[in-house]
Amino acid sequence: MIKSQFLKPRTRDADRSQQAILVAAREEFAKHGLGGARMDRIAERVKLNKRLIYYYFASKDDLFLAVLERSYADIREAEKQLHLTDLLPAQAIRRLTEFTWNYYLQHPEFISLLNTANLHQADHLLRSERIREMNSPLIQTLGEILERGRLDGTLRGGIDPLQLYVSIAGLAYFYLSNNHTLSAIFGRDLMSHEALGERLTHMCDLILGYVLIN
Amino acid sequence: MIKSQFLKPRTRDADRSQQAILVAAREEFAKHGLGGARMDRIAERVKLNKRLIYYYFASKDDLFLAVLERSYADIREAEKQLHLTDLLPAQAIRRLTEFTWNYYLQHPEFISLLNTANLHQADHLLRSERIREMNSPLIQTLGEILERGRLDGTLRGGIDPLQLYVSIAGLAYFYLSNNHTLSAIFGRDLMSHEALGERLTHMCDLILGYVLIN
Amino acid sequence: MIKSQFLKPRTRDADRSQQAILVAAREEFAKHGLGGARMDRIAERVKLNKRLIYYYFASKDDLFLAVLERSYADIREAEKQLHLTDLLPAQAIRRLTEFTWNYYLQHPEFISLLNTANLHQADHLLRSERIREMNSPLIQTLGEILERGRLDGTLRGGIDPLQLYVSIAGLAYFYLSNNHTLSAIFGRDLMSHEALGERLTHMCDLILGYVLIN
Amino acid sequence: MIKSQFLKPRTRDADRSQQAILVAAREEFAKHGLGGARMDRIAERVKLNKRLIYYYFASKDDLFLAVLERSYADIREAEKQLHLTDLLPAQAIRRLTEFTWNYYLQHPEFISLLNTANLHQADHLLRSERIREMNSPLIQTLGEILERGRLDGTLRGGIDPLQLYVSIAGLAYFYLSNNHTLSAIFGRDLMSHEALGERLTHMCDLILGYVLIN
DNA sequence: TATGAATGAGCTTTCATTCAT
DNA sequence: CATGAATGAAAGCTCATTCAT
Repeated sequence: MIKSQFLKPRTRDADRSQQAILVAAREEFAKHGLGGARMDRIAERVKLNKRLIYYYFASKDDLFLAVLERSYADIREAEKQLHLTDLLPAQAIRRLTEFTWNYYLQHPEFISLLNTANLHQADHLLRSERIREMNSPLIQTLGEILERGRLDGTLRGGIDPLQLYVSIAGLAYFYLSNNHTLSAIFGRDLMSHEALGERLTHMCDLILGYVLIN
Repeated sequence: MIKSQFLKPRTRDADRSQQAILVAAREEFAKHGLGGARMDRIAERVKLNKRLIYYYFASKDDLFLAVLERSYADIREAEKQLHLTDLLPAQAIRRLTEFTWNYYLQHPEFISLLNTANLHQADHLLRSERIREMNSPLIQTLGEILERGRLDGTLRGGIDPLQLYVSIAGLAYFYLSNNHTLSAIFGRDLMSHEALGERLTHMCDLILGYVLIN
Repeated sequence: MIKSQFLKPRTRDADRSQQAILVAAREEFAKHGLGGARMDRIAERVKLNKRLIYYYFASKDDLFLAVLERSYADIREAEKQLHLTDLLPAQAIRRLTEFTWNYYLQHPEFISLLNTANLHQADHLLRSERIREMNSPLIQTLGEILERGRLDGTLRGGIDPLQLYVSIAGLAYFYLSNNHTLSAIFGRDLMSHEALGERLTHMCDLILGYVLIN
Repeated sequence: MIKSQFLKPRTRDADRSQQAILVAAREEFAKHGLGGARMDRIAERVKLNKRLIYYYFASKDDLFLAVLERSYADIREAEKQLHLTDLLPAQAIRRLTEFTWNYYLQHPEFISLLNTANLHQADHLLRSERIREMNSPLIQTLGEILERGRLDGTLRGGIDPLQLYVSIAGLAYFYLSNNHTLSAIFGRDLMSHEALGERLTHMCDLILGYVLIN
């Protein structure tokens, strides 16, 4: 019964309340993880009664799932706006890389939520059909781009779009997710404007060096 | 004074108790995160009194920190055994890549602990001097390897060892950390023997393609 | 809206619950002190969920403070009912002495709470403005009485109302507070009807002998 | 079995340890009360193993009793040094008043311990024969003084020595015991050198005004 | 005499959740 | 649609006390 929308839509007010709850919950889950998140704090943040959260979202777990679905929907929506199919293959790959980097950079809660979801071993994902539906398109698009590139001779053949996508994401994700740890350990500020620029350059070098012929 | 395992009973051994607690705690934290971990379950696992955990580790947070320090020490120790400086530069890079992949693959708790530590924004790390001290050597070693490669003409110049290290780790980490999510979304089993082999190949292609000249 | 005790069940009445908790807590703190009091027993006494105590009073310390404030308010309220200003000076002093004695006698919990508050060195008082405000009037009233007596020639001059008040209270308080100890040591029952009468007589002799001229 | 000494004497070292424990325990009980006192802190204070405390004093309650017995013995011993029987009756009463005041003033722990003992309703006292034995002499002495005064015409007759003793103690005790509360409430520093002097004067006025003829 | 290791029971406090309106 | 009152279960942590040496 969770495969419905992540909202229970009724009136304008109801809708606004639900949206507000989702926003507050996202912050809370991102900041404290699933186990550390407090329903009380979420209610406090929204300035709405705790009971109302249960009215709309049934349980903490379901609320987390709704937050996760929403976050995935957001990034997929943003990816759609890239219009990668309108670009030359190499340009498309670069654009995807830059986009991924910037999106993660600007949405640290997304990284945190992913972390939490992974910790709990995709329990939530398995219960949601929406998320599964929301991902395939990107890989398919990426596959088409790679194929176009292979045909026009600009990109190497034999590249698994899933592997490539995971690599692009991983290069951005690990740097940002571990930035506190890494900064503490190496005594370098990895979040300075300069450092961030260097990282993106490094990522593009790696990825494009890999896909481009010569 | 002679701590023979035959003469000594399993109790009244401070060091053994502490080690056992650390092991049990690592499993618990890895499985449930910091907020989700239960001191009761840890005590239950070790078959020691809960009070004893506090006797030795003072608090849940401190225990987590101890677990983290221990895990870092373990991987650093393993890295030392690689003797990267004895290898040719390109070989060394490949070996580090393979090692990182295999270590993460064989120590999923380490990934999970890192996740948790990151979620809590390195609060714990900042409180620990030990961890900070344990990391620098690897980056330095990597820097020396890159320099050797540059001098003997096998590797490109201008590579930041930290960026490279983060990339190697990120390529392995994201795949493994998100494997449940990714598997669920894409309907492919990313942990099959075959899939794992493909990933390592892909990683090496990416990294070596980047560092090697030509 | 109509809070009839017949229509309303015993639950769902915030105010009544809070009052009931305060009463139960007063008994518990009086009997066992701050450290010895048990939140469980308080909840048990009120037949309300333990959690509810924290819902209303936040912590054990805060609950104790609330109990203390309430007890001070009670005695101050009772003192007001004495209408000391309507009496002749000597009569007023006697009445205050008798009242103090009787109030302490009939409210042993008050003595016990004072004991506990003193043990913890007024930590609680310093955190409460309410208590501070509740005491000044009595000393002022007493000062006016003494002044009236001085003017009409019935009472000696130069008496500090605070010293006098503390003496009246001390004469009653120590006897009652230490009655167990004293009874045990001297093998006399200090709480018999007769003994109590003797004590009050002794107190009045002392106090009035001091304030009266001749 | 507690009616023995408050110490288990053996060797010099043993004796010193026991004395040290008693001193540390007195401070702890005085500061935190019976329920709030911590055996751990006592051990910490003495820099002796916790187990040793149990070896010498069997339990927390017994330790408190030993502390109490010791404190009573101390004050009785001090009272003996007054040699009240060598003085004129009126002088003896004044001296006892001054002594009581000064002793309480210089031994705030004693007041605190009394408080705690009273809170726990003389449970401890009933279990100790030593204390009972240690008190009678003073009241008897006081009785003899009053009788001497009556005979030589300096003091009124019909004064109950117990009542008088309780009054003297109460006048000092309440002021000191409640000083924090009173100071907080009335905004006067009751412990200043000046204020203390005034209190003693007031006490002597009260007591001597009562016992002296004319 | 002295100690570090270990424990069971119980403490205050917390939390997700439900009830009654 | 919205809320304050109430709860059972359990969490982290503490404590007096005992064990083994």
